[in-house]
Formats: sequence, C-alpha cells, structure tokens
Amino acid sequence: MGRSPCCEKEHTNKGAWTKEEDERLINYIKLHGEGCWRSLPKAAGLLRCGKSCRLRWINYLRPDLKRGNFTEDEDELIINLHSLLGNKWSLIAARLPGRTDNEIKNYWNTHIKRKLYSRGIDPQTHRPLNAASATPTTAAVPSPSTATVPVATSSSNKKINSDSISSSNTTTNTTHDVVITNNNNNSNGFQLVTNSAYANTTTKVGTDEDSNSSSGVTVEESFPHHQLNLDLSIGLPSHQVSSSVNPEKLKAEEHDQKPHVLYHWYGNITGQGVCLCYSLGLQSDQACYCKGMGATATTTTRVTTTATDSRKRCLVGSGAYGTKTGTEEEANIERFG
DNA sequence: AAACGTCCCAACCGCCCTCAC
DNA sequence: TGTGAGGGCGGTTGGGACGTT
Repeated sequence: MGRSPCCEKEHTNKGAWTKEEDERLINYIKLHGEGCWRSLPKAAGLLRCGKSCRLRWINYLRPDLKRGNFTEDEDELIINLHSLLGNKWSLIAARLPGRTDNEIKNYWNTHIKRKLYSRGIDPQTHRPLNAASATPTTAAVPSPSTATVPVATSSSNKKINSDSISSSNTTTNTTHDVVITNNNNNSNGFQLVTNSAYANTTTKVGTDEDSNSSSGVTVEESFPHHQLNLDLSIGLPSHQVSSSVNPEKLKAEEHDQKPHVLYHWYGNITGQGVCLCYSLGLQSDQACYCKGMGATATTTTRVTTTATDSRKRCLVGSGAYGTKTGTEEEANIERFG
C-alpha cells in the first residue's frame, strides 16, 4: 500500500555516526527518555532519520549493553534458542542480557554458522548435514565467505511466530520439542531440553551456581533430531501459585529490576503458575519472582508456530513481547505482571 | 610498501504489526 | 471496520579493519 517515508531523506545524514551526533542523542535521551523516534531527531538537533536514531541507541549507545566477545556459554545458548525460535533475533536477544538482536544476528552469521558446519550441523535446520541432504543447503562445509548460505527457508525463517502458542486450528509450520523440567535437587533449577540436533541437549538455566554467569548451559550432542517441535513440557513450581497470591506483591518483594512475565495456565493445569521467562534462560538479575519455586510435575503443552496468525504474542514473551492480545484467549493463557 | 582478498559489523531498507482514530 | 502513522523486526549491504601475497 505504499507508505510515506519515515523522514525527509534529502535532509538527513546517512552512514557512520559522528561523536557529536552520538553525544546529542545520548544527552537527549538522558533528559527526555526514549519517546517518539520520529520527532526525536528534530528535537535533539540531529539530521538523522528517527529510525536511524533508534537503531543507533538500541544497538550501540544504550548504557546496559555488554561489550566484548561472546562466551562459550552464550554461544551454546544462542544455538539452543535458535533451534527453538529460528531467526527470531529479538527473542533470542531478550534472553541474552546486554546483547542486541543485531549483534546476535551478526554473530550468528559470522561465527556460529561456521561453528555448526564444523560440527556437521546445518545451522538453519539444526539437523546433521548429511540428514539434511534433501535441502538445497547441504553439501560440504562452506568456506567462510559462503557461509552466508541461501536461507533454506523453511518456514521457520519466515514469519513464524515461535512466540506464539497455538490453538488447535493454527497452521503448523515448524515445531520444536522443548522440555522444561526442574532440577530436583535445586529448587531454583530448571532444565530446558530441546529435541533438535541437540537432542539430549540440556540447557540448564537459573540455578544459583550460574546466577552470575552469562548462562548455565551444558550441551551434549548425540541424536539427530527429527523435526523441530514445540512440545513444551513445563515443570511446575512446587509451591503452586494459589489464587490468593498477589503477583504485584511478589514482584515487589522478590525482584523489581526487569520486566518479566508470569503466565497462568488454565485447562489441564488450572491454577498453577508457570514462569517461562525464567525457565527459558533469563539471568538471575532478571529472573522473575517465581524463582525459588520448585517443580512437582511435568506438564506438556503443545506450542506450535504458525504463519497464519502472527498476531499471537504469548508464552515465550518477556518484556516487550509480553503484550497481551485477544488471541491469548485461544491459548488459555493469562499474563500476570 | 602496495595490492588484493576476506572478514566483520554498523547501518540501512523494506515489510509487518500494533494502535489510535 | 478501515486506514494511516509509528515502531519494530529480519535481511542485506557498504566500507573499514585485518590478513595474505
């Protein structure tokens, strides 16, 4: 339908940002916060497109950005999350504090793809390369320069919404097997197990031990996976969230730093709170208030990605993706906090 | 030291989603 | 319910940095 440009291109600078522009942007946001990006450049005295300002701030100037190389743990976490979420860089970034989607995307394309090829795993499908011979992106390990392989465009790459939970009538494109169970001996421990090329991949998250590290991921590769499924088996907290629990109070008491989402399941597990942002790898400083809950049961909930209803936003959302939409009703999910 | 090739990442582009009206 | 504005996202690219010959 044709859109008006987001700014007057002939009056805007492009390319690398100067120090002065950075300072102007930082100073403006310090004073006024992140507001309307379109009007920001003018207000801040910048000859830049609002989108450009936003990108610059989010990807480079934000004070909470973590600089430096990715750790091995972060690598493995990214790989696991990618096997679950596909090229949903923003969702992956949401689980790596201090990292941006752009940074992770670049890192994936320049390092991790190569790493997976060297392991004999197709980075797009997360299947062993020889098992993916039916796809066009098989063959030998590409040279670094060709590592930017044509995306095999499984649906996982296109507008699937792994951050959605299906109702029964959604169109399944890609699914992942995810099993989140608790670590029996550690009330804070949850494990996220995926049935992907990393079958038997156990992503251990949220334990005390790893609370200060970037993640607590252990990966044991063994079985080739069959198909990416989004079967979620979720370990429920041992002390169940009763209806009398006041999420606001809990939030205030146990952690108040970062956005978090506590989903409340109906249906088979009525009345039991499931905190997915924690289970899916948020770090301790942003763990949600159900941290500390143990788990007594493993309940399986099917989560299916779909290309037909991309508006569903739930389940794996945290912070920005926790927006509640009407379609959540289909998923029988209610969000707290 | 120069030329060339490769790598990496900041930034851009265009499409999609959400929301207000 | 339809439409447009604004923001967000994923894919792509340009050019600087670095390595090799």
